[in-house]
Amino acid sequence: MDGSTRRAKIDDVARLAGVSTKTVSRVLNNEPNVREATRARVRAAAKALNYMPDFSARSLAGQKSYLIAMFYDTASQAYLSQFQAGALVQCGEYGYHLIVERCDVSSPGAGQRVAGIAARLRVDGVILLPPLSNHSEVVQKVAASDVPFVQIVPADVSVAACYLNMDDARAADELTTYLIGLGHRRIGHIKGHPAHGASVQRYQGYCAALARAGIALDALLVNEGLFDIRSGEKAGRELLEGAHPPTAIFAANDDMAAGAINAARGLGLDVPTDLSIVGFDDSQIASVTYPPLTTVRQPIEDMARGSVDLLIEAIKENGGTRAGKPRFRHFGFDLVERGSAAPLRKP
Amino acid sequence: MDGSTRRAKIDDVARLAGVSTKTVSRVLNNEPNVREATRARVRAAAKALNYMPDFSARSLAGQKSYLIAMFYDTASQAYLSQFQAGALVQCGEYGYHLIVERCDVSSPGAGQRVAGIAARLRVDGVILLPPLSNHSEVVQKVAASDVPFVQIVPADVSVAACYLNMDDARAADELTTYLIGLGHRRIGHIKGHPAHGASVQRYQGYCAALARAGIALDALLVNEGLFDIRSGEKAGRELLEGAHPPTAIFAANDDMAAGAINAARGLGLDVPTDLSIVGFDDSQIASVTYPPLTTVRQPIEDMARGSVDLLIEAIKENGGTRAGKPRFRHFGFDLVERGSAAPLRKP
DNA sequence: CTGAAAGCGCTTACAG
DNA sequence: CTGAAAGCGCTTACAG
Repeated sequence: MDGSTRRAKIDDVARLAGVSTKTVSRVLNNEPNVREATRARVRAAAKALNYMPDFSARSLAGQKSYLIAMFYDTASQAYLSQFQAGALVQCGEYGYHLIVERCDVSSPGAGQRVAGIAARLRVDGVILLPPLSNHSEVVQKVAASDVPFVQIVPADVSVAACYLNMDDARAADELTTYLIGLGHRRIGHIKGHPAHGASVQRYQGYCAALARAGIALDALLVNEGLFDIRSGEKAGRELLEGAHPPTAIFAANDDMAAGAINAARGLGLDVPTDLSIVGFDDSQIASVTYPPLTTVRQPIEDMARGSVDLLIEAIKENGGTRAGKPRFRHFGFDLVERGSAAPLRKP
Repeated sequence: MDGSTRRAKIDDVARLAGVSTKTVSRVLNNEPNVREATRARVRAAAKALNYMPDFSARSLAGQKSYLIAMFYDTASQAYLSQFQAGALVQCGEYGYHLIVERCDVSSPGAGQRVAGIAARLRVDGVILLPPLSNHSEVVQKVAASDVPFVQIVPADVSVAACYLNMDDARAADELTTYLIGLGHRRIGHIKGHPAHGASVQRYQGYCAALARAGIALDALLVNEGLFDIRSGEKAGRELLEGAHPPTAIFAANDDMAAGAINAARGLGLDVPTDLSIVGFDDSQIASVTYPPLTTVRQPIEDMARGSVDLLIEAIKENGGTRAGKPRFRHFGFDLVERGSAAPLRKP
């Protein structure tokens, strides 16, 4: 006895509208073959009863759950919350709901876990964020389970039905070229998390820019990070404590660039006078460091929305099975100049 | 024909184990009254068939969906991703899954929307993040819908069945007292988002500390922000451009404190020499600003885990209805000294 | 254009 | 300790 009347079900709507439940179902799912008058009557009845279809029942009986699962592992706070915001907006557009799952790819059986969760939950689609989008076991198991899925910035698109990428290599190239344009020749690079496809692409862009400018790649100027502040600080310090330190550093994301700024400050170096540092992402942190970061803006929210679009298209077109034409979406970028990079100081 | 054999269902397990489906159900749900031998046989059969119970069926037939919905609106990137991380860990412990929803509280009907989603999805529990935890219509509708829910740091706990709080007032008091201890008397405050209970509590702590020290509250030293960097920068600049600017500023979170640092720099002030600034949260940004922020560490991940614990307890105890003894959990804090606050410079 | 029946894969009383 | 039947609230063929 909670005071509220019992929740209306489809039979109640059918009774009130004087039709069969099947007709109610047709109206609610916008199926054809219902007279307009009947349709209106059903809608009115549903409204009068404040009818809300039950997801479990719909999911069990039909082939749509209106559920999308988003799997992630490591993801910077900025990336996760921006991506999730975009995904939620677009899920809302289509009446979908978003289940989030964190999956440790370093522990075995990740593929089974991801595919198992997707199957048990009957989700209509799966979003794989990096590094899961790039984890072959995960991708294969999910692909085998026959649920539509979209890979976010995968390094390898051989299994992909849907994927989404950004011109990471070109953006990294442009950023590096920008540093070269400022006169720098000893340009260090802090690579991103090795499991992320973007890390590889950004590194390649860096190499390409150096090559074009006729600057030999110096392995001592390349270090590895994990996309977080602390690893950026450590990698930056190591680079700067080397025998022939760089005059500029390109960190594969803003968090690591922020860490590198801290490292430089710890060594008594002024940024950008003594050392130029650039990042990648244009996340919030980029405007808070001192000096604020010159970086590349990546349209994370748009990418998230695009990934849901892709999934919905795939779901609609092939009625829930993965087979179907491959789809992808490509996103651009912008170079954002702030204060963390400056012309090479003449010695 | 996807190559994989059709997914096993409970009947398959029952047949292979030579028992009824009811017995399988009992074993899988760890119910009593099954002989150990039978139990083992069922477990073996389930394993052999790689049986995975279907959430929709279980949810429709029974009273548990193993789904928890987390609703949020504005939330800093740091807060969201930390809270979500904690919630996911604890959901995993109990075999639960997390649905995330963003709900704009400024648009009407928020309560209906939240309660409606919870009902349609048949979630077993609801987590209300601020400012939703503090929105009376939302709280009332959710309470009326009879689903267990937990409010995170609500300002008002009159309707609360479960809630969780932190000593925001005491932490703010301690932080302000710390600034007073450094010799500051003109201490500004940038309030947080007005819809968040924490904003009020932190302001009260600030007031209490001033009162205890015999410092009159100066309304011109109090400004409002929205918990984001930009609003902190704006509020900070306004404070500093006043006729009698503060010598120290307590911003109600780190993002706003970072903004205030930018504002100070824009006005040519050195932090902490000319101006001390402290934040709240100890988020990542606190170690990246220059100087790094003196702040208060809030155990966001622990709080998230605690909120799931509370929910699970409520679900277990009263079989899915909200009624039952109220529960709450209280969390502590730590003052974290970094470089953004310094003794008042003698003029 | 509309409906009666069966079924999705589980759990719930109830009976023994 | 175990099971046969009914039912959760929808959608799916199928029939008209």
